[in-house]
Amino acid sequence: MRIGEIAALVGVSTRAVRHYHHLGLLPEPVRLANGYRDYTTRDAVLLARIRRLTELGVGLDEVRDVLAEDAGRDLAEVLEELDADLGRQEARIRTRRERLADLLERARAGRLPAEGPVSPWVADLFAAMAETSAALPGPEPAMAAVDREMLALLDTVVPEEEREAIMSTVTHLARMPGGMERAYELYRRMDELAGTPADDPRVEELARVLSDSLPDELAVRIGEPDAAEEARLDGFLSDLSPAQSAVVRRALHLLRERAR
Amino acid sequence: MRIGEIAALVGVSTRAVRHYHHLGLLPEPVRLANGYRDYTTRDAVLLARIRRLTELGVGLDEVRDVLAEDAGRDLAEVLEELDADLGRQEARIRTRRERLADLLERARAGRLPAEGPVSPWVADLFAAMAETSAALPGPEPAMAAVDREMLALLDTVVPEEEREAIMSTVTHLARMPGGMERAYELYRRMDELAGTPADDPRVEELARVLSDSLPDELAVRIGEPDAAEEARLDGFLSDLSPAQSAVVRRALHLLRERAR
DNA sequence: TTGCTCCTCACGTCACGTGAGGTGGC
DNA sequence: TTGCTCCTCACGTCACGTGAGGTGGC
Repeated sequence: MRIGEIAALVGVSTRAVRHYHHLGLLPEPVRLANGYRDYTTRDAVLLARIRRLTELGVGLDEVRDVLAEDAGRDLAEVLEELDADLGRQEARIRTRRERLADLLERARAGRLPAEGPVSPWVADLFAAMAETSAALPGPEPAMAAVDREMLALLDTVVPEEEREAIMSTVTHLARMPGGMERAYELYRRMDELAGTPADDPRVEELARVLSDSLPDELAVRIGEPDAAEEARLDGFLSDLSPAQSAVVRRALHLLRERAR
Repeated sequence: MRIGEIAALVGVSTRAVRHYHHLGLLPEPVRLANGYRDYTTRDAVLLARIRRLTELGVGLDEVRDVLAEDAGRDLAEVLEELDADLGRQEARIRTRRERLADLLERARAGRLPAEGPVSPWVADLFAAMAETSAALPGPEPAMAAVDREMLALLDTVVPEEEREAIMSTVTHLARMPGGMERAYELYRRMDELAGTPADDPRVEELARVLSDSLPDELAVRIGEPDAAEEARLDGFLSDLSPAQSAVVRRALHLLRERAR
């Protein structure tokens, strides 16, 4: 048999057959006068065995171990391991598909956030923001989009254990009667500080409104910042105007006072 | 922020961050005096978005498309395609695990055939052979192992549609009362022809016994062989002694006569 | 000096797919 | 001559992991 025949017979590509030669899984057969490989039925039997193994998902290294047989790893052991591995893969795929199902449902409702895929909590929050914004006159305040970006970042950054606690706090806040409207009023007033210096007289009052609107739980969560957190806060605030960043700093200060 | 900080913050490796720079997904930030990259919060927001997408299984090429946004592929489209792809992957894994479950059960019962994983029908057949052989005195005839190899090869070679028909024929044969014992008697008598020439007087009788033991369905299935099949038969028979291969040829001839 | 973080190449992973460039028998 | 099969390199796939060899601030 030539390579095309044995490959077609067993149902693999000729390239695969050559690959198995290269790895030493299948011995090189004798050559015809023209250099063509000449296979026997024994080769087909072996090649078929290799195919049955690879079809199950056994890697070629393990195929080699199983074929060698005499030493260490036997087939049962390899299959056991493989099944465990496929189990993990299946679980991962299922988790992804659950997340995808949620996102696809939102996409079909035309409510996929521009910030990309986020957790269901945050996606709900963004949807509520979109509704509120649509009901208000004029374009959406720039601060609203900035806030969404920070929430999306938080959503990714906060470790699994803490995420739900933080997000449920934020969500609860957003669902309070008039909560969203107050938030948008705050965004609007922050926007007014876009070009102003840090000593703008409106800073103090806005900081008070902001800190008052945040719940006690959040006040408790905020400890004294370490150097790295301080640097990150600086980085974040550098996107804002002097007056805007003054509002945030002052509000954080008031929050910490409340926590005592 | 330096690269180690942004990577830890967002939860990816520093190598991944550099990789995203290389692919142009994440812009290269400015450098500090010592050549270190200096990241902003905006970079973290983008990097977090990339991470959320890749965690879903979106490829980096699609991430680029989604981030570009203006043109062609939007997120919903990509997610839809991804879900379909994951669905196919999940189905494939499930099929594999079903096969694995069958094999693992056999392995735990100590009945994994040495020929490697085979279909349930063939595995049952091999198990029946093992039982019969164990009940008979002396070592197993060499012909039995040769026959198993050919059955395993057939199992892989025959296309899905025909496989079940053929295998159920063979299985039915094996389950007839005394069928296995007759098969082993045949193997034993074939072994006796190991070193003998084609004109051995026992050839004719054995060929008759062999062809008589095969069912009519099989006789009908066997047509006139084409050149390729003839060549493969030659290849297979070259493993046997002259007398043994004469038995097989003669039995095939008798089978074809019966089919008319 | 030691330890940590950063830098830039560049090879390795896994099971082949896919040309590239050439030969041999109908 | 054309078409088919075969031959041997050798690069590409995918998302980084992993050294290698070197620098800069504590």
